[in-house]
Amino acid sequence: MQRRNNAMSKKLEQPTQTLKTPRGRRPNGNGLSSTTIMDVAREAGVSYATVSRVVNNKEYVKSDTRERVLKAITSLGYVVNQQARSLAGGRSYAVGLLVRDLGSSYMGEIVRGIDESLSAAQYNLMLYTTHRRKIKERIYVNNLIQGMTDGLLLVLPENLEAYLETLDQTNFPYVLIDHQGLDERTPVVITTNWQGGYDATRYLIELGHRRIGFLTGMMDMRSSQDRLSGYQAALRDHGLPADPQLVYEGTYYQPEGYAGAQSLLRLPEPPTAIFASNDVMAFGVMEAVRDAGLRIPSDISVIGFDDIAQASQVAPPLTTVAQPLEQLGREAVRMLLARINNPEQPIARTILPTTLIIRQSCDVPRNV
Amino acid sequence: MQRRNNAMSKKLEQPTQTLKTPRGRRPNGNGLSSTTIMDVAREAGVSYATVSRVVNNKEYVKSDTRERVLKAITSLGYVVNQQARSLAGGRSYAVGLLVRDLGSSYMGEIVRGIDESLSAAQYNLMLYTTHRRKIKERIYVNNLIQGMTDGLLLVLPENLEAYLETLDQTNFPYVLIDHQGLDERTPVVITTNWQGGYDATRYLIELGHRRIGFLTGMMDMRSSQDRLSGYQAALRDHGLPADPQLVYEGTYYQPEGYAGAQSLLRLPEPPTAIFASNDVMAFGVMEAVRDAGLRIPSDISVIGFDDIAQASQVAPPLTTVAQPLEQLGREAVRMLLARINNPEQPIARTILPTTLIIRQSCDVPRNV
DNA sequence: ATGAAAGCGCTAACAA
DNA sequence: TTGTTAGCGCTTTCAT
Repeated sequence: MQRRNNAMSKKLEQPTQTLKTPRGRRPNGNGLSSTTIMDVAREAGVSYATVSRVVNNKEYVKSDTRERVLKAITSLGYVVNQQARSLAGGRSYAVGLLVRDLGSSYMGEIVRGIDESLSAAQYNLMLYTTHRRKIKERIYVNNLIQGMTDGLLLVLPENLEAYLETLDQTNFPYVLIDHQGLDERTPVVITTNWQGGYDATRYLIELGHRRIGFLTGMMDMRSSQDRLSGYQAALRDHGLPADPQLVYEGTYYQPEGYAGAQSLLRLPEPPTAIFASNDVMAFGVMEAVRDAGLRIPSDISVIGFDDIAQASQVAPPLTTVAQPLEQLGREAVRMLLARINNPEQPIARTILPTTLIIRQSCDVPRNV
Repeated sequence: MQRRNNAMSKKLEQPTQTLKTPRGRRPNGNGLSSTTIMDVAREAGVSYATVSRVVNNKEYVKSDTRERVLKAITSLGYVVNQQARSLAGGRSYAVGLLVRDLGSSYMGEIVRGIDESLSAAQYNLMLYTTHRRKIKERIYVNNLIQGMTDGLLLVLPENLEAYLETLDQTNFPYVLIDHQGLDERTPVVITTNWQGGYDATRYLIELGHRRIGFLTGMMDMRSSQDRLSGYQAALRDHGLPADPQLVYEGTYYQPEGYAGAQSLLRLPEPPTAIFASNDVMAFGVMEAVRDAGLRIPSDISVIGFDDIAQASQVAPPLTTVAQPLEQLGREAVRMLLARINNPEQPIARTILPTTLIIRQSCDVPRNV
């Protein structure tokens, strides 16, 4: 090791009072000149490395030293400076969350799961909303992995191809939520969409329905395709024909539920039940049915998908396939933190079960 | 000026190859060893202070130097490290956003306004959701002002008393959204709730209604009180009695719209119109009215407040008082950034106008 | 107009 | 088990 300048000289040269504005640091903008690890060290009578050890729960600290440091921390109201910590090579204790939009209960519930788990782990959340502008996804992702966050959560990403490779190459931790990923090696948390579609359809068939209308979601989403396949499989398994006229292509928004139902009801041989690929469209269906002068469930049965909070509040309460949305968020965080804490962690795919929730919007068909 | 150690010696002593793991820094976790200001400086043949000047758009940089640096930045794909910047006394370029929940269109629209403005200003957003647990508000606020963010946005805070003083004392920039604040010196962005309540009521009166039911929001919120006052003032101004039986106390959730309407319709002398303090309750009202076998608007007129996206999508489309929610968010960001950029900025209160949106849920009363 | 250097608060390697 | 120190990448002052 070569000889370096003696750092001690710095301290010795220090005038008692700082006469000039110190270089670099501007005088903190807001008043609050926060307590640092140094203040704590002084208070506890230890070196500041020891304080760091205590703060980071490292081993090799005598328990009474730890005690003393902890006390100093409390009495001084010390809070670590995340930026410094992160700059020094530690964690940033923040994860990025990339979503399309926030106005729906669907997103609300997922985000609730995410931020509850995250705050339990003392992590911060950086939010990025793309508003469906695909370019933004890539820009955000590039910023995010630039040291700002320790990991990334992507809900229903639309432009994966543009950055998944970068993410994988740099081994940056991430988890997709409600998206199948590009292949089996992508870490994802998804639900049993096919089974949900199957279960709802079978339920209607078992009630006696023979003509069941189906409203799809956006068909470029794998989940939408799976729900449709589940519906078709249930029909097939019960020997019912798959009449393409009964399938209406929607995009998960309420007005399409209304329009879809209208279109199905105008069919020469209309369905006796309508299965909408999400609750929001089911609400549109309910309106259209009522506006057509029909009653739910006596004239027409309606079933949804998601089980958002509103589903139990409409009249009649909506029978639907519950997705464990909040759990989806919690599970994603669990997986992400596992990868952050251990980059060697093998990649997992978590599949959570959907559940048929029977309420009052379905009944046996009229003429049975 | 006292003589300091010659920093140049550092460089001269540097062995050609680093033989040991450098202290402090762990080898970056993920592969990506990002380009720094130093790399750019070397590439452009300037000192790294100059690069900093260029990046921060400071004056005193010859334009061809600037040119050269910019080119180096592009060719190297350099992105500033926010943590380092913030640690060195600059901005963190992040603002904190504290909300109750995210599942509603109300919040969705406000947040959209916020994050569009923020991303236009190259700011990041740290999200904190309280889920209505008041203790969390204070904890979050304390963390947030600890250097993590440059400012704070609070939507409908519930526990202001616990930290507003801290915020003011440290002169930390913040803006309240849709909340009146503790006094006139609190920076807020609000809407004309009283006027909105007045306008909607006057509209119904002018249609010929004499008995108008009113569903309040949570009465501990000033906005709810104002809407109610506006309603009462309109009645008074038009010589109508303020029958307390016609006022039902709700809490802004849909089931209370349903229950409230049921209760009003059961009155010996039921109203011919119902004014709900938000759209979500108005949807509940619409259901209850229909379930009572009445038609909208021929039997009963219904009017809401907020003008969330769904309001135009239900049948019949809901007449309502529009709040410029997205603009609320944009305006709050504008005010916040102004204060961040100039702490001397006088405190402003912004009041945005509500607008009556006439759709098809109101008509003249039956017996007129 | 540019460069030199201090130091923001912290983590982790190394020494003791 | 604890202390010492380098250095993370940057902003800003001072000197030139």
